[in-house]
Amino acid sequence: MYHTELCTVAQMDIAKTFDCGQCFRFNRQDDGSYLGTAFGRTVKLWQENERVYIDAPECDLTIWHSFFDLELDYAAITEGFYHGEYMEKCIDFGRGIRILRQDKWEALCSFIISQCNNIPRIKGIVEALCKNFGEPIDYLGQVHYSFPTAERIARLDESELAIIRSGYRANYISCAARAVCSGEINFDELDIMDHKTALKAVLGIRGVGVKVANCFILFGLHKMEAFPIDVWMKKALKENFEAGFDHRVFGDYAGLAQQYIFYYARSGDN
DNA sequence: GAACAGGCAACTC
DNA sequence: GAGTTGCCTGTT
Repeated sequence: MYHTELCTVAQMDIAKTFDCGQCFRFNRQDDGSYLGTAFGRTVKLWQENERVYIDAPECDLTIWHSFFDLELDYAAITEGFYHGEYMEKCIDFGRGIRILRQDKWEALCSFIISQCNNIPRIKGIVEALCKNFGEPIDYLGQVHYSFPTAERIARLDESELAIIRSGYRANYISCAARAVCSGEINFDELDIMDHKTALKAVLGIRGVGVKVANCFILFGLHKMEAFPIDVWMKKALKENFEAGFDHRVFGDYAGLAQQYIFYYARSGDN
C-alpha cells in the first residue's frame, strides 16, 4: 500500500466528488475510503488529518492530478458566480467537489447508459460492461476491471451487449463505439473545439441528445461552460431562479455552478 | 399489475 | 419547433 499525499481536504472532498453524480466507478467503503478504477488503474483514496491520500505510486501522480483537476483554483472561480442567497447555499454545500477529467470514451459511454436510469442501476450496468469486456486488474489480491476500450465494444455484435442488461441503450453504446473507432468522432478534435461546435458534433452520435452531450463535454472534455440540465436541474432552476434565467451568467465555469446546484438539489436538504 | 425513471429518436401537427 | 409516444429493464 502506498500512502501518497494528493492534496488537502480543502481542495477536494472525496465523498462529495465521488457522490455528486459525475462518475460511476468509485464506491464508498465501510471505513469511509473510496475505491475505484480509472485509466486502467484501481486506487483507494481516503482523508486523514486534513489531507487526501491515494494508494498510488508517486510516478502516477501526474495522472491523478489531472483526473482530479487539482491545478485549477475552484475557490477563485466560485467568486465569479452570481451570489444570491440560494446560490450561496449551493456553493457552501458543494464546497470540495471537483469536476473530474475522466477518460473521454468512458464518460461518453457512461452518460449514454445514464439516460432514464438511477445511479445504482447505472453503476450496475457499467460494472457489468467492465466485468465482461474490460481487462482484469489485480488490486490487493482482488480482481477489478478496466473500462473496455471503444475498439473492444465496436467489435462486438450488438446482441453480445445483452448481458449487461442496458436495454435499448445497447444500440446507442454500439453506435457510439463505432463512431469513435471510425474516426467520425475524434476526441482530439473535440478537445480543441469551442463548446458550441463540440456540442453539434457530439449530437451526431445516435443516442446522444443535448443532456448526455453536455455531461460528456463537462466530465469528459472538461469544457467547464457546459451546463447539463436534467429533470433535477430543471426543477431546481424553476424553483430558485426567475423565469427566463440564463445560466450563461455563470460564465466560463457554469458547469461547476451546475454541479453545486445539482448536488444541493439531490441532497434533499432544501 | 401499473406506473415510473438523471433521455432519446421518430413521428405528428 | 413544440408536443407526443415507444423504448429495455428494474424498482416501487
